[in-house]
Amino acid sequence: MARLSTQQKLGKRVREYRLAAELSQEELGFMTGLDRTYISGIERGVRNPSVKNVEKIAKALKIKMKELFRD
Amino acid sequence: MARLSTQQKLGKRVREYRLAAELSQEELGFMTGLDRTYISGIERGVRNPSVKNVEKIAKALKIKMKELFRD
DNA sequence: GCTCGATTGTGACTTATAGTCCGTAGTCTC
DNA sequence: GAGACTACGGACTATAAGTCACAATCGAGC
Repeated sequence: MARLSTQQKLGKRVREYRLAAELSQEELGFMTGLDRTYISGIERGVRNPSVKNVEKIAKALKIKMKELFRD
Repeated sequence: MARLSTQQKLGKRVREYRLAAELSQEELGFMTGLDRTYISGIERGVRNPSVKNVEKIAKALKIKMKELFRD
């Protein structure tokens, strides 16, 4: 299958860390101040979030930004 | 002085790598398809770029995304 | 000192898209 | 079949993307 885009890889990472933290999309949405459907879009790789919003997610998941961008 | 924001740290990293590659903002702008003044805004930390645009910059600078987000 | 060329900073602005808010439908598990 | 969760769509608002004109800065050379 085709190589994953950066957005798709980011989405996978977010989902991995969110599930590891045992959070629902709605809970993560509440913690970050972002909409639940938006979190869903990021995880599916169809959204192109800004750095600030990626940062909010990283903070909520208690990880560093770079963790969300590793290969 | 106050702690740097994530945007400001990102800007510093971009500038560091750009200068290391001996590129002007205009040259980097051309390579990424982004406007010179937009690159300037990112480096100064006043822009909040999307993941896609950060990716363009990383590619032009021949580095990984996570390099731009390390501490 | 001054000029010039190259580079970068900055405010203002329009257009594109990020992000929200409402809903419906589908998949689980109990 | 009720409850929790998620995918997805449409319509709307907030903000990033992208461009421009001009000011400012910095060296090199005169």
